[in-house]
Amino acid sequence: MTQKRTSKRDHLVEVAQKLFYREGIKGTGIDAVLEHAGVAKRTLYNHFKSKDELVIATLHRRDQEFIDMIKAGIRKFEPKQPGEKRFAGVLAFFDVIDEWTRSRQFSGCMFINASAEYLRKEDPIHAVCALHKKLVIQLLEELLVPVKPVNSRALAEQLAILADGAIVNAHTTNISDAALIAKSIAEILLNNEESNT
Amino acid sequence: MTQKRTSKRDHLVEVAQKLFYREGIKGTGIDAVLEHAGVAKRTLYNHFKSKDELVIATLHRRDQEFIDMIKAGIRKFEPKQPGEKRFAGVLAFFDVIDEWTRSRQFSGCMFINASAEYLRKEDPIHAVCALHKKLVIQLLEELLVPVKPVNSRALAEQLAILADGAIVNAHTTNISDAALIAKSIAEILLNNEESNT
DNA sequence: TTTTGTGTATACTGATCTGTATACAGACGA
DNA sequence: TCGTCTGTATACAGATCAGTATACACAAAA
Repeated sequence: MTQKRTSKRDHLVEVAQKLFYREGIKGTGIDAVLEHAGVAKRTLYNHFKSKDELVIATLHRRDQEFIDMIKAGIRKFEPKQPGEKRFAGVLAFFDVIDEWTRSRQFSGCMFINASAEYLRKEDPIHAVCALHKKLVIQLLEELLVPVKPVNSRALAEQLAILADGAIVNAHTTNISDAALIAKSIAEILLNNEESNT
Repeated sequence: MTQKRTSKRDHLVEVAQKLFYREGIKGTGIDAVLEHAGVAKRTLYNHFKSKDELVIATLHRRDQEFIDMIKAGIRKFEPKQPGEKRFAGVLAFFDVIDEWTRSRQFSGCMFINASAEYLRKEDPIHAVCALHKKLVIQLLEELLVPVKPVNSRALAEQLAILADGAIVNAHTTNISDAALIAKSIAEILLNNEESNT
């Protein structure tokens, strides 16, 4: 019952997330979500009071999914990094991005895309995207712990800029190895950091 | 007459561009464009056979406007760059991006935003965005001529990734100095290039 | 057994969307 | 002066949008 309830809700969020990512948020009508989910309209509006609320739920779900993907990917790629072991975590991060951008379903970063559809910074949807980016920077800072950089926040921000640049370029242009380019720059930054200590 | 004709057309494109950038493309109805332009609907559809065609016209206009902004900005910022004079052009480029991202009307890169609304690579609108990014890379390559890099195309792509990362971060997050961070990384890349020659 | 919660199905509202149709006005060139 | 071009104004078609209303089904719990 309560189980059923959350399962319906989760199912809606899961389906909506997929559609929003593939077709865009404004490009996906509520009816399309209902059809793909096999759920009645009333049910959706029992769980969410508006489309925007559903959108925010999908973004939170994607946030968790993305973090999980990164962490799992790092466990996979970290051991394969040559060179300095303290850099392996960060470098593996870019391998994950690389693998992701090459995947068949890749359509850019869902948060960058959502920000582009909801442009105003005051928009709650835009705010969720900003929050996600903050969390990614935090994750990068954790990966930087073994590196012991002078200013780990600043370095994490640099890496975040590299990652976003790679993701955007992989999506809009045909530069398929954007993430590896970003990785090579990250390597330079890490080595530069090294020389400062 | 022919003059009047092109002036109506240009006026429509100018108004539409402003609205598309501020409110998003799918967030802007044809009627809003007509109202702001003070033009009859029939006139619009005499010049453009669909909204998509109008969108593409605005993107081409923005493409030119952007290139002009960059070139004018470089003329302004290039003389102010300290250090190696051969790097001044590229570094000035990032100062222009910095000034732009801080401007009041800044709402991200219109092409990244459009790509996010028209996600499929086969979409003509998406294709125009890809073309724009290619032109920016070409511009960066020109700026790299005095640097005489080993592989100017590769370096230009690195710089493009930095620029896009800065633009995206300035828009979605609250990292207001993203462009200056990107600039500092660019400086490292230029110096690294130097040590290879 | 009756109430309550959660669901389905379907029709509807009212707004908005892109694009077309119709009728008319003014300017310019032949 | 007569067409042609370019524009305006307005109404409309037909689709789709988010969200509501209504009526009903089923299951579990009191």
